[in-house]
Amino acid sequence: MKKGKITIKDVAEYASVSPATVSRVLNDYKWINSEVKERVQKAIDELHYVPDFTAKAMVRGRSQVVVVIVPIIDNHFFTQLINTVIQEMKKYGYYVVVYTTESADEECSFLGSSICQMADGILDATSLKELSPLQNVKKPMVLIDRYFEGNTTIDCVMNRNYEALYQGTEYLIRHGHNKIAFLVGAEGHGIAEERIRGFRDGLQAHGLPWREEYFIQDCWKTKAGIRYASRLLELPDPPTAIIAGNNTLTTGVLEAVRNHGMTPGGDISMIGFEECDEDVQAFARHGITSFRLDTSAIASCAVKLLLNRMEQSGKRAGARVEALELNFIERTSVCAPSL
Amino acid sequence: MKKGKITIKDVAEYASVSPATVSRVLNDYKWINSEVKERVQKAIDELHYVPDFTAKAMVRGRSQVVVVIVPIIDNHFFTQLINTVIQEMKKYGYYVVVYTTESADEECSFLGSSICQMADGILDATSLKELSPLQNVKKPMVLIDRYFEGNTTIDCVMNRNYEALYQGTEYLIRHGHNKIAFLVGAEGHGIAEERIRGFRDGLQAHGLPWREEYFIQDCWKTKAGIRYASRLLELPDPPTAIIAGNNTLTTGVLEAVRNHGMTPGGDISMIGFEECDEDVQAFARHGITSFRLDTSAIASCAVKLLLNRMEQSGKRAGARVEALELNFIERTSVCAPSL
DNA sequence: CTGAAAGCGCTAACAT
DNA sequence: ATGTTAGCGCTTTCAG
Repeated sequence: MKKGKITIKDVAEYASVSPATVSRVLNDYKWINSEVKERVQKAIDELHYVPDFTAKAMVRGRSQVVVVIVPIIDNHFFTQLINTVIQEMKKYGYYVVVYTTESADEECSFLGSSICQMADGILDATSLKELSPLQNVKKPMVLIDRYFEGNTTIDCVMNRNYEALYQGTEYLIRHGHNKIAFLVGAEGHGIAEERIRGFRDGLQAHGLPWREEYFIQDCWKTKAGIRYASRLLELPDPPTAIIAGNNTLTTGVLEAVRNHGMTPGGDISMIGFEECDEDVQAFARHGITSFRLDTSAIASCAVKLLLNRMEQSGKRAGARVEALELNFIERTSVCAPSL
Repeated sequence: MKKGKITIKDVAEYASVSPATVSRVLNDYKWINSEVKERVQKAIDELHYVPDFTAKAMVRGRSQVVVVIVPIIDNHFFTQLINTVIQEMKKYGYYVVVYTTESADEECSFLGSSICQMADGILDATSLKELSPLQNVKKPMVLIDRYFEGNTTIDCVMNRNYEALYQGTEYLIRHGHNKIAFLVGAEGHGIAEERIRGFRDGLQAHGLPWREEYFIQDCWKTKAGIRYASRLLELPDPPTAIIAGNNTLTTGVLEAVRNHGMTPGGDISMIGFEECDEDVQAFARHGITSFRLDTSAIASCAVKLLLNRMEQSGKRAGARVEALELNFIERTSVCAPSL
């Protein structure tokens, strides 16, 4: 064997055909003499020829690579998302570059990097608050689990957060609660706002007042959840039910409730969110009634949208926005308020 | 603006220089007229020029991309690993393709794919049992958390599993135990075997017999851990201490112990493994004495080794094997055996 | 059905 | 200090 790597030329020579023919075999072009085809295949195998990725990508203008961007957060929601994306994309012959962003600025510069330029598409659980930098991206792109008011240009997969909170609030009211607290984080890139809106409208629809002391918006951390839930429980006129705005806060509320010697569904009612498999197990054990996010479904849906976009790249049909149902899992953490 | 994408030629024209000069500015070559440099930079900015990834990679023979291969397992060890790798690699200007393998065969064919051919290096938490297919890979490669007997060719990062188990066994013996059980999985790609060896030698060094009924090797699942630990506890002559072979089994053993109305460090002693942040929190709460894997350290070390290999690619200096210390976290789950 | 040749966008000698 | 030129390895007309 010679020095350098084996190219299509070497294979061609070895099989006594032209490079063009080898290329045709490689991309199984239909009308090739089957005897020639075999000979070429043999050459490929014997020389252990592997087509050059860069050359192929350059000349075809497609790389079979997609980029997934996630914020650098320890929530398993994202890791599960990535897993599903990788496996789904694999089915269609795509490889996945994973990138974690630490800030909006960093994300912007990454979006303008040559790796994004070479990718065929981008899946973005963006950290940006503004839509405009995203609209400059020329690649097919799908936003994951993000809500932008009035977005009509970029494809998007998210959950019916508004509906879920509305429904959850109603559910509590139907069970006789009228002192309902809601704990939520900031920085949800639209999702916190949607959940708050659902809660507010749920109360309003049933004529319940908005009580400032029952609404806490700060951050998504479990520790904060414990602290704020404790504060709620120690109020002179405490709520009879608490809604936790995401999975980590649910864990926090649960912990606070137990620290106070109370039982969810006994002395107090609560509704939570479960976003990962771990949550499901933990919350089921404690009978927490909650909304389940189907992470795999979100990922699959995003992949589907992106593939679709990539096929008909160019056509600028308006943004498709998929809003997935949140599954309401009724367990035992909601009871009638104890008087 | 014209139709197609903007190339280095367009920039050159716009700035009235040659493409070569633009290229020099791009790769900040030292001896360029600063006035020209500015003009070129302005052209780049104004035209929103982004260098073509494929062309650059092709001509330079380097892509700034590395591949990370992990088995498709839900253990957070791997997700944490990937996170660290991405962030570390980012510092050095590398992007990361993540690939999850479902079988050894699939991994082999992936290793021979053109994406691996284009990557500058590979980080592999391999699913392979044999070393030989890996030895055929021509790219710089580092194996993660894998042990291959007699490997002298491929760089490798792993933990001192043998030493940990030896130490743990001794620790129990020093506390007066002589009926020590060990629960471990199969399919550890060398790591199960190393831990078993450490346990065996630990017993032997102190003249304790190997008792078949105290040794269970099946799988790594928590459920199996619960089942087998229960079986151990219900033995006519039960062990006074149990060592769990990894994090999920530790969870299982803990659960079984509690199901039997026992307390770790009270009625029974146990030692576990904590491999992720979640484990640390959960085990700390229950006072589980255990060995801590520093996932980030493993990842960083692997990245370091790989970068090193990539720099001096070509030089076939023998394999470097880094074996990281496992941190023994002494808590309260080990006491003297109750007689 | 197959071969010849042009060129994708860039870098790296080699000139100047 | 900058321009000219020759490819990198592949696909894809265009001829035959």
